[in-house]
Amino acid sequence: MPPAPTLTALAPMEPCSDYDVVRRALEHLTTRFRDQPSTEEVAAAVGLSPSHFNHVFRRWCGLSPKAFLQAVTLDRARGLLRREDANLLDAAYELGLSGPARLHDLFVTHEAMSPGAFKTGGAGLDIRWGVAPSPFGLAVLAATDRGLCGLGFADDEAGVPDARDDLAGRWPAARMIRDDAHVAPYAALAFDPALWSSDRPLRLVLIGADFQVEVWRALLSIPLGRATTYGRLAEELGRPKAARAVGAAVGRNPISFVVPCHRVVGATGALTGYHWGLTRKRAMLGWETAGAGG
DNA sequence: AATTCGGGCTAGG
DNA sequence: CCTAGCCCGAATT
Repeated sequence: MPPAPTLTALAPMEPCSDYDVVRRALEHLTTRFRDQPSTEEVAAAVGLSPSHFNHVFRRWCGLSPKAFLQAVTLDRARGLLRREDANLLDAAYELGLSGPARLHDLFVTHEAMSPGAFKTGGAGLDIRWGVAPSPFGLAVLAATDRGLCGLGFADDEAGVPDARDDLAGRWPAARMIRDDAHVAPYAALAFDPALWSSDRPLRLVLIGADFQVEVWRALLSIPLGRATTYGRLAEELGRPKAARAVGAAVGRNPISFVVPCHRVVGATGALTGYHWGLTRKRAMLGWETAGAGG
């Protein structure tokens, strides 16, 4: 029996501590965006010198804070909502795997849970869960023997129980087993899409009602660095009037980030909401657009 | 621009 | 049944 992994082992890793700075900066900017705070003011607000703040930020997403802000400060994501994306579902399969905006999602395999297992709330199902650092705070991951079935977030260690309960509540009858080592490889793949390949697929298990799984599968076809709206998704699913229902289903996405629910915004470009916090959605969209060179 | 309002659809209790 | 939800568009300040 190996010793239980501890969170202190994660502390020295960069992504989490960087995200803490980024998160506080984004929160400050969001509440004060009307004042157009300068980079210096934001640095002061998070308790760092301007140059240190700049350095941490660049390490986090490769972009200066100022450039990053233009993308997400005002909670408008219009730049990601290109007209030619109007029918992403078709476009995704036509484009295949080539092109600058690589459709990494097609490397992900997914399968719906059998109806029986879903109806019983996961009775008889063993789910291993654990914590790993990520660019967006502490990631809380859950996996069955078929693949990754849950991914949530916590700002710090104190938030881990809530995130765990949030995931566990989706399969109330399943047995939850703490196993950080077991989920570590999933975390490594999930947050480094460059590693995704057909040789090493990231296996996903989507557990939900039919309509929800349909919506989550559709999310997988939204390319990195792009976005769509709840209404567009509804149309693609052949239910043009179901935008709100789509929103509800998107909000229940159990494998956040990997199933990119953060790439869905309101029809006006407003970010609307996010189950794991709007700040985190801002961070993800900015991080991705920066990485996509766009 | 920024709010308000009613219509709309689905999952879950 | 009922209610709530990561909505949307038009109408109204």
